[in-house]
Amino acid sequence: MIRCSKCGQVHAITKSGVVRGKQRYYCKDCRVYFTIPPVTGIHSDDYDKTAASRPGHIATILDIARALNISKSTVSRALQGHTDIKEETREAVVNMARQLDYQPNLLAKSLVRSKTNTIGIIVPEFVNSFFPTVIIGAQEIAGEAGYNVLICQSQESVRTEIANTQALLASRVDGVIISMTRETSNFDHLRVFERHGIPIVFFNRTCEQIAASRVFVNDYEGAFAAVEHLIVNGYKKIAHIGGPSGLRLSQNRLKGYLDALKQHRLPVNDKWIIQHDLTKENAWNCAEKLLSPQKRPDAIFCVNDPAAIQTLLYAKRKGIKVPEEVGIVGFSDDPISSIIEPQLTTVKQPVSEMGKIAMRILLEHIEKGMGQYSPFDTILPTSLIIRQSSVRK
Amino acid sequence: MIRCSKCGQVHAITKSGVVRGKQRYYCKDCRVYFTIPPVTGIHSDDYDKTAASRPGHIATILDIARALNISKSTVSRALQGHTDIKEETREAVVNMARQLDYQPNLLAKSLVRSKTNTIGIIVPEFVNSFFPTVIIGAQEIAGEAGYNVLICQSQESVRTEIANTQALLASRVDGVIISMTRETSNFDHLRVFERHGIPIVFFNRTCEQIAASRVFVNDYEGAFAAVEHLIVNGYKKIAHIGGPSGLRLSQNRLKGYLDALKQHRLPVNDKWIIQHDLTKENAWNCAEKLLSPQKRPDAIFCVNDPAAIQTLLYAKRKGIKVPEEVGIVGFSDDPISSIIEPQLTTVKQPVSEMGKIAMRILLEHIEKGMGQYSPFDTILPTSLIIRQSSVRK
DNA sequence: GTGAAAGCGCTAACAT
DNA sequence: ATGTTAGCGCTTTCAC
Repeated sequence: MIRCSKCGQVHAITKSGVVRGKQRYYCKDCRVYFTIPPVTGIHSDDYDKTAASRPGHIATILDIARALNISKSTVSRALQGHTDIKEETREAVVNMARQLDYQPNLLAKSLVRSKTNTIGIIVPEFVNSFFPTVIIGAQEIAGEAGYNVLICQSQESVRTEIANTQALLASRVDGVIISMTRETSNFDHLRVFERHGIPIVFFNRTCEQIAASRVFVNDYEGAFAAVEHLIVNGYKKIAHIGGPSGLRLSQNRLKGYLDALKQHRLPVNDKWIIQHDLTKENAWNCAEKLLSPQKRPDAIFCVNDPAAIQTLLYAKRKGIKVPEEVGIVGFSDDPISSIIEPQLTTVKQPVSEMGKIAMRILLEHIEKGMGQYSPFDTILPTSLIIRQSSVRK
Repeated sequence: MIRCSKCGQVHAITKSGVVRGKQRYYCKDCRVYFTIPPVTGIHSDDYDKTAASRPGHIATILDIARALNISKSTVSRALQGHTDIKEETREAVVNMARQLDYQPNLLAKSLVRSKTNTIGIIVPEFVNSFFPTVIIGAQEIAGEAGYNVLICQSQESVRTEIANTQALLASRVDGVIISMTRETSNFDHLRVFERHGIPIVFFNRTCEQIAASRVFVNDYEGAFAAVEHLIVNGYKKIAHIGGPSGLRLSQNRLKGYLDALKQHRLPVNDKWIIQHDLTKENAWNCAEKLLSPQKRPDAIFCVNDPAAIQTLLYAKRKGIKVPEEVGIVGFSDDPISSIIEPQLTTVKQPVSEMGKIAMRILLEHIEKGMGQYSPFDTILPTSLIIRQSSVRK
């Protein structure tokens, strides 16, 4: 509350410019200009170093500036490597920064630049090795380009995925890389990124409804090759444990499976195509459902390796011989696949590469800026790794 | 109350210097500079939405305020659920927020609050399942408490670890959970957190030199039990593939190994204690070194499961029968351990629990504030999972 | 080559 | 119950 220096009143006070760094006030009643005298006699010039070195304080450019008796702007410019700063000044600043343990406040920088240099990544889980491996690849590229990565797990829940998108928006990430949950069928929550000009790149579990770049493997060909391989090895009654029908990946792997059967004039048996929700437990149940009946298939093509591994374990548990009685092929080349016995035949995909490529594309989009790029698909090749689970001796 | 000379609005006005003794103002909406004219002009109440709805713009509280013709503060308070806000106003604000797709800018909030509600986690890698599992646990607890998590991989490199600490500091995380690299022996880079009052909690690979809380398992007992189990099962020439000597964990597991041998009056053979750098390749080499000579051990206790798995694979490759010719025990209960054949006997540790506990302790420390808490250790129990790799039929 | 000042979006102390 | 103001730490005109 400001009082007039003459009449002591508060009601007729307005601000009136600034003199020597102090706010000047004007009392309309008294027609008098005045400033607020400092409470203590100490002039603000003598900078109290204790303030900056109080426990926990992280030095700011202001601390550096005061210590060197120069301005914030100069410090800022020196630290950024601005060209028109005297070499001598720059050195002094850099040294003082080191001395004061200065660490730039990215929050402030990001706020003023409207750029966080942070990429959000949303993955359904990281229990299995697939997503961690993608993240490692993505993080490598991001790091090289000076970007940080904010990792979110949706835990295969759309609710969590929505919360993740909000968290990323609130953190003002510059871009997003996402592989959706198995249950995502409405994509409205992802449109906020579109609306705000934040580029998205989908990978693995992609989305047709949103105009964004996508990176995935040729699921159709991979599946086709896997099933054809089973056929060539003499399997005739081939079943399929498919993924959630909402995922493009499931649809394409299913299509590859069906086409391979058709092309080789093998019958398609609806009872032998079952849907798997991608949980470990359900994979076991699927295996049970397929392998229990008397009239059971002689081979199973699984939508991914975790499912194939559970199937293999189930068969072993039940004493069903693999590959003699039943052949099994998975998808992904999980590290476990080469360790389990019999070793699992699988469709290998370039996992870490997928993360790298997704990140490269995203950074490109960010660089170009909203509306200045066109989304595109990158389809990576797969290769069939033939091991023991699908080859009768 | 100052209104823009052009649009008549009050909310987009800021001061902009002084001209001829008059305060100059600036309207952000109209991008117009003006001073107060002697006569009050006409003002219009219709707020030009185009400014706020230009493509890419993320609504701020100012947009909400303008749309409702109230002040920023009221919006801020309404959004925070402040008690002394008229119910009607709050509803209007919340609705407008939804309508404008408002998402609070955490950068700004964190900047002003000096609190980011973000926890940094540094782990050496996440190729193996151990660290991802810890992170999942930690993230669960953090999420419940309204905290986000920033994950860094040091890739077992001190250089990267240092970069990680700087990144976390720059992001002004409220606390740090860390498991060090295998080569970290100087801890100066971690002291910045100490200096700035940012609490750290170590887990698994901990550090004595820094006063911070630590969470780890009883490595000594786990190792002792594992080796004793081998002895009880008739193994007499027991080797040890140990971890990097700098890690407390390696030391304690080694000590447990040695004490078990001593207690059972078995000889300690220096050639049978070799150090492993925790890479996959090196594990294989260690196995080779131990199992190649004529006079080879009849059992190996490995510092962790990845090493034990490589050892087992090596033995299989060389046709050395496990557990008949050589018994193997690991540490961690990696998912692969129950799948590989023969199944691996291992010392199980509560992995996800470790992450949860570390996070709970850290949040507690953060809550209490610098100097208001004392660091302490939490030692979790292990349990021996006896499988096939260590039991002769 | 350097400084002054505005402003990024928000909260909070202080006024009404 | 609501508005005004001053920062949080930084970058970036603009002025000299």
